[in-house]
Amino acid sequence: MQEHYDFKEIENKWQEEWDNQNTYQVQNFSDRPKYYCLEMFPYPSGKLHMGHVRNYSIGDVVARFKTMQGFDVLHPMGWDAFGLPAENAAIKNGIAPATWTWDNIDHMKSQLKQLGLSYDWDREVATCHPGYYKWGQWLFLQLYKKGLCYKKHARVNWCPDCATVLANEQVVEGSCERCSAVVEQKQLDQWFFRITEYAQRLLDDLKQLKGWPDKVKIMQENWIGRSQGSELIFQVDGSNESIPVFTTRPDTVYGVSYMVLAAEHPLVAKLSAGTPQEAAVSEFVNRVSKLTELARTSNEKEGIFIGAYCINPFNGEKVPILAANYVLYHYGTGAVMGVPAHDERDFEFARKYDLPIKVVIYPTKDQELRAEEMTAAYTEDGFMANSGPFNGIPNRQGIKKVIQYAEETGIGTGVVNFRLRDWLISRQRYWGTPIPIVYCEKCGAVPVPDEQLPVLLPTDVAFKPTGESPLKGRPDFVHTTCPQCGGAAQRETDTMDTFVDSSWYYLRYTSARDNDQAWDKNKADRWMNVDQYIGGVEHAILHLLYSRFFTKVFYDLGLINAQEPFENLLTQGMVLKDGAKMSKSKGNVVSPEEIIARYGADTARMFILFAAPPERDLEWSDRGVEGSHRFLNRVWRLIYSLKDDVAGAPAIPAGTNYVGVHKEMRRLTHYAIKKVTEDISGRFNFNTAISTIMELVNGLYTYRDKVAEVERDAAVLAEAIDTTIILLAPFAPHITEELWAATGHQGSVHKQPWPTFDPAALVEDEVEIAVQINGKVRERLNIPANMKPADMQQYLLEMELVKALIGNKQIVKVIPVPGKLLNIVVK
RNA sequence: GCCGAAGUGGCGGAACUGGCAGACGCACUGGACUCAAAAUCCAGCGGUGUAACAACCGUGCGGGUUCGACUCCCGCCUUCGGCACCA
Repeated sequence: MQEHYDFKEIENKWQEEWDNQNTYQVQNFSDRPKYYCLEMFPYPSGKLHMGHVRNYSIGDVVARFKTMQGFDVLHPMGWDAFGLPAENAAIKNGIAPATWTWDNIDHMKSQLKQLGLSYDWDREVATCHPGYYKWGQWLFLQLYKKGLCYKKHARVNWCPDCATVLANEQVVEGSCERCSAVVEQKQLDQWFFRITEYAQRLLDDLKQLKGWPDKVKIMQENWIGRSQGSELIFQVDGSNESIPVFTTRPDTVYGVSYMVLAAEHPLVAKLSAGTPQEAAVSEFVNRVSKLTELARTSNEKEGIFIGAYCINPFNGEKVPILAANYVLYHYGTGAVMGVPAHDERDFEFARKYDLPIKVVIYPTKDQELRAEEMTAAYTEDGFMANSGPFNGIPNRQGIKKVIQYAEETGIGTGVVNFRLRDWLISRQRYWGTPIPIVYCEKCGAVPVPDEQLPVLLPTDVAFKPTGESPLKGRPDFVHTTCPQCGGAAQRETDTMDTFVDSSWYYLRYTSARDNDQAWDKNKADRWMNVDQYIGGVEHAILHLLYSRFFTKVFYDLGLINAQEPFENLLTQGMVLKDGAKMSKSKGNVVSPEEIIARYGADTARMFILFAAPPERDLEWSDRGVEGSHRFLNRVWRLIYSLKDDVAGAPAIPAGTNYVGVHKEMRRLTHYAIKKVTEDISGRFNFNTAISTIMELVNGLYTYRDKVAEVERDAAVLAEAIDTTIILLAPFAPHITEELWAATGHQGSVHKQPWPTFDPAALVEDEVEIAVQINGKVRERLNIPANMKPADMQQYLLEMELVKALIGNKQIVKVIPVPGKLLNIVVK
C-alpha cells in the first residue's frame, strides 16, 4: 500500500481480482433470500454516456448493498443490440451491422468493467445473438398460437424518393431526413400483437404496483385511456348505410347538429359518389391522408361536406355529414357526432363552418343558456334540456338513461372504449429478429415449426439502401419450403420491433445459456419479480407497458408464475450540462472515459451519486468531480495514517460506557450506520448517504488530530474506520477493497455483512432546546437528555435567561416539543 | 391546450411525520506551511445592519390555516418533462 492514492493501479488490480475470483457470479438456488436488481440494458451505440454511468452506478450501489445484507443478488447486464443506428452506420461507413454492433458491445463492455460494476457476466445476453432471438421467435409463435398475433393493414411513413419506409424519428418536419423529400403515408400489411385484449388487466393491475412512482402509473393509465360511453347508430338519409358513433356524452345527443367522419372512413367516398361534392371531397381526402397523424391533428381543424345527411335516431333530425382531418379512423368508430354547444372542439369547428349550435344542457334547471350568447362550449355538468323525454334530468343520470333507452329501442349500446391500440411489431428493416412465418401459395401464412428455429438472419449482407429490406434481395433467405405441404414457399422478410426483444430480456437472464428453452421455469420463478428496476423515465410508457403485457401473456401460457415484471421502479433524471441535456449538437458532452482516466471510476461514481438525488435531473460540474476526488483522497490519507492502529485492534467490549470524545466518536459511527442504511434502502437518497459518510470522516479527523495518541481508544477507532470502509464500499468499490486489505482484513469487503447500529450509542447526554417567544427562536439551551418531557417546561421557565426573555409580558400559552423546542406565547 | 414534476445562499443540494432554514459539498475570502506554486491544514461565508453585539428581512409571488409553515389550503407566475384535437 502506498502513501499516495494511485487509483489507476488500485482499480486495475481489483477489477482483475474480481474477474479471476468470479466475485459477482450468483448461484440460482441457495438458502438465502433472493433479490433481483436490474438496470435497463443499453443500446450498443458505441460509447457509454453519462446517463449510463448514472443508471449503472445507482444499480450497483443497490446490488452491492443487498449482497452485503445477505441476499443472493441477481445483477445481470446485456445489450439491446438490434436497431436502426446499426443500419445507418452500415450505409455510412460500409460496415456490416453485425460487425459494427459486436465491436460496440466489446468496447462498451470494457467500459462497464472499468466502472467496477458488480455484474454476473456469465449471464450476459445480446438480442442480436441467434441464441437469444431464437427464443424471441419462439415466443412470437406462442402468441401466434394463442391468437394474440394477427395481420392487418397499417400506415407507414414512406419516402417516395428513397422508396423506403421511415421510422418516426427519420421524419423531420414531414420530410425524409436523408433526401428531404416530402414523406407520404402508405398502407402495408403488417403484424400486430393484440395488447388491447389485455387493456383492462394492464389498467387494473397498476394498483398492485405500490413500488412504482405515481407519475408513471398515471401516464400508463392515461395511455391505456379507458373511457366509458356508448355507441349510437345514425342511419344515412336515403340509404341502407348506417354510422355508429362512439360518445362519452350520450346525454348531449339531442344537441347533434352534424356528423364528422375520418377522412379514410369508407363511407366518405361511398356517400359522396355522384354528388356535386364528389370531386372536392376526393381532393380533400387525398391531401389529408398523405399527412402523418401528427401533422393532421396539430394543424387547424378542417372539414368538408360530403353531400349526404344522416338521421339522429333520438329526435329524427336530419344533419349533414362532413369529413375532417382531426377525426382519427382507428379510435372509436372513426366517426364523431358534432355537439358544438357542449364540446370545445365541436364549438370551434361549428363556428368555423357556420354550423348550428343547439343547447341541450342547462347549468341549473331553469337557467337557460342561449346559443347566440355563448363564447365557448358549456362542458360542465347540468340538466338536460331540449331533449324530449329527458328534459330536466341531471346529465350524469341522463347518460345512463339515454343508454338504457338506446338499448331498449335498439339504436345503441353502452360500451367501453380504450385509447390503447394494438402493438404494431412489423418493421421493414434488416437488423432485427426475423418474424418466423413463411407464406405458401397453398397454405397461406404458416408458422415456422419449433425445430426449425432460429430463422437465422444472414449477417454477410451487402448493405445498401435499396429501399427494400436487404432480406428481400437474398434468395437463399426468402425461398424455402412450406412446413405444412412441402411446396415452394417464401419467408416473411419483415423483422420485429426491437421493443419485442427488450420486453422479455429480464426473464432470459435467469437462464441465459439455456439452449433448450427460453428460460427454465424454476429459475424464473426463483428470481422473478425483478425487485428493483432502474432506468430513464422516457421508457415510462412503451417499454414498461409492453413488458407488463408480455409478463401477463407468459403467465397465462403457464411459462411463469409472475403477473407483473417489476416490483419496484426507480426512474432516474437526466444528466445535464449548462442546464441542457448533453448532446453532440449542443457540444456539451462530458465523456465518461475522460473522467475515469483522470480521476478513476470511484470518483466518477461518487460524484454522480452525490450531486443530486437519483430521480431529479443532475447538473454536471467539473469542480464537483474534483471535490469528490478530493474526498476519496482524504479518506485514503486518513486510513493510511491509522492503518497500523486498526489492524488487530480489539472489538468493542460489551457493556463499556464510553464518555467524552470516545462516546462522540461512537455516536457518529452508529449514526452513520443508521442514516446510510436508511438512505440506501428506503429513499435511494445516495447524496445524503454520502454526506453522512463525509461527516463520519470529518469526525475521524477530529478524533485523530484533537485527541492525543495515547488517549485514543483502539477499539473505538477501529470500529469507526472499519465502518467507514464498509459504508463506502457500495459507492466506491475499488478504494474500499484496497483499504479493507490494508487495515489487516481478510476477504473482499463486498462480502462483509452490512453493519447494524447500536441504539445505545446514539443516546446523548444533553440535548439542545430552542426556546421560542411567539414562534421566534430567541435562545438555544442545553438540558439533560434524560429529563422527562413534563419537567422540561418547568425547568426552562425557571431559568433566568428565559425569564429575561419573557420580561413583564403575560404568558398566554406554552407549547413544549420534547427534545426539540419550547414555544412560549406571550402578550 | 391537457397531464406530470420542480422552484431554497454565488452554485449543486439538506431539512424524512407542521417544530432551530441552509447539513454535506463546490466556489469565494483570509490565514498557516512553502523561496514560490500546487497539494494540504485552520478560520470565515444568506441579505440588510452594527465598531462589535442587537435587531430586522429571508425558501418563486399574493393570500389563508396554525402557538409555529420550505412543508398544509386557495389563487397566480416561471422552468423542465410527457402527450398531441381520444369524440
